[in-house]
Amino acid sequence: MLQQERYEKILFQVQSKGAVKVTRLAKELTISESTIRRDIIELDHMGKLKKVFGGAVSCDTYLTSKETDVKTRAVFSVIEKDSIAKHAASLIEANDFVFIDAGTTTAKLIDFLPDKAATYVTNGLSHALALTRSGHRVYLLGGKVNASTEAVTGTEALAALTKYNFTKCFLGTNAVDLEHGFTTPNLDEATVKTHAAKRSSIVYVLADSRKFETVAPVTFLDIESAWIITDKLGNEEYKCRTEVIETESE
Amino acid sequence: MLQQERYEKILFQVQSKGAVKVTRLAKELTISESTIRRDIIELDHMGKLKKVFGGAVSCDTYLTSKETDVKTRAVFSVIEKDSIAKHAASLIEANDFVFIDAGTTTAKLIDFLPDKAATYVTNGLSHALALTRSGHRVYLLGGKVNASTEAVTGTEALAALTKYNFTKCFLGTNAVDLEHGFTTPNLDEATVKTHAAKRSSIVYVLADSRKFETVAPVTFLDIESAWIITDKLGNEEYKCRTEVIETESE
DNA sequence: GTGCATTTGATTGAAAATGATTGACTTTGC
DNA sequence: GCAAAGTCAATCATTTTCAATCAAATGCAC
Repeated sequence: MLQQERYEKILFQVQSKGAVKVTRLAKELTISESTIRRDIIELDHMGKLKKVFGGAVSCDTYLTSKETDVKTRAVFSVIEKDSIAKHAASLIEANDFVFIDAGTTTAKLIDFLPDKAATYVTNGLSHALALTRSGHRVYLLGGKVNASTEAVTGTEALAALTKYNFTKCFLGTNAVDLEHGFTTPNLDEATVKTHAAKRSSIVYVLADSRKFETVAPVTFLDIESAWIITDKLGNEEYKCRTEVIETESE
Repeated sequence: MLQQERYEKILFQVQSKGAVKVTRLAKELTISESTIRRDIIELDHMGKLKKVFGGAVSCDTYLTSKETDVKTRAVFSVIEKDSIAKHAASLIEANDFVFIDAGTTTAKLIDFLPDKAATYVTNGLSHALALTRSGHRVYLLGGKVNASTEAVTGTEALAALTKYNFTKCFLGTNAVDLEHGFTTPNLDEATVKTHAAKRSSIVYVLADSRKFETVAPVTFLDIESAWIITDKLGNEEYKCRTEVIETESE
């Protein structure tokens, strides 16, 4: 099996489950633990996952442990995500009817939402909780709760979506690529994203710069179907549909 | 299980319930108490929770409780009165299709749910999260999220309910009275309770002994329409419809 | 084919994490 | 107050995981 293939499979596991063990990966991919370890080290250096004793966890779920208040913390991703979320939040206006996708990137958005009289719809359980607690008007999609993503998906959720017509829609993504568009590892989630986008006047996809030029298993939108909100632009070809945030340091 | 995964599970328990016991965590995660203790110490150092005698409490709980309580009582007062929840959970059988009402009383129920292949429907956001995280199949009612109760209510929720036919239904209540039946302060919540009860073969209401002989503004069920699960019985007249739990100190 | 670089798998001693035990300590109930 | 029950930190033996190392396998140029 090619190195690249392994990387993708490992990342897929990490993304969908949140955490994986070295031993399990070795067994499942019938590859020696040595190799799995080397792969994890490499992926950690690339910032695609976080290596921990016994395996790896996704960057998103990783509790910023010991180095939380130490200044050595790798703040880059945090700051990037914050500034992306901040910008996205600033796009919301009074009386907007906004869909907020489940996922960690969009979760940050909630911290920066303006106090304007907007109404929010989401399929993320924790998002709904956060929105409610910060005093916003919230509607939740009903239906089956996906165990790994803690989001409502499936036919019921899609049916619920057809009742709404959003002015704006904010989606997260796992990968962005000119050819494959916006992609994510989970089919159910992808379908919800697609349908939400279809029912929204304006669609924004939040993607930090590391998501570019990568591909995940399922495409949920073409590259032209949404505005990208990102921190910096590697490839100029995305330019026409992208809002780039100046990475203010601090 | 990876260390990080344990940290997350412990933190989730602490945050959703306010407090946890070392012994309970050890049993639930099938991990030795030694390890749980070490985890709690570590999480305390990180500032993610507050270690106390017997377990851990969330930082919020720690700050809001009286100083005298903080040392130990917080854990036990929060945790020790769940015999009602425990009994209720034991009533659930394989293939049951169960509605779990929002509210703090029913939240405890989730900790004791058997691993049987039951399916759960709830209108409580935190309930849905807890159910999902403990590995159960969960459906969530869709619709408007009530800010104060963090539950889904309103016409959409009622409409969603009509799709389901439950084998069992567990409701919380604010007050129980022979004449006024089961009552609660919130009309929207009451309506959801009524409709859920209507669509269930068996209806259980969870009520600790202090709720008896009190009345709240809105009646959601007659006293004869449900089984009461309670810890002790003041008035014998309730007897025919009540399951009393012996307060075992496990 | 040979020669050289890269990748992979196996081994190994060290490091880390875990679970059980024990005596000391804390709380509770009487 | 006392005794019983529950909980704790410290310690030790065991298991698991790690990084480093080396040899075999693979790929590639010639």
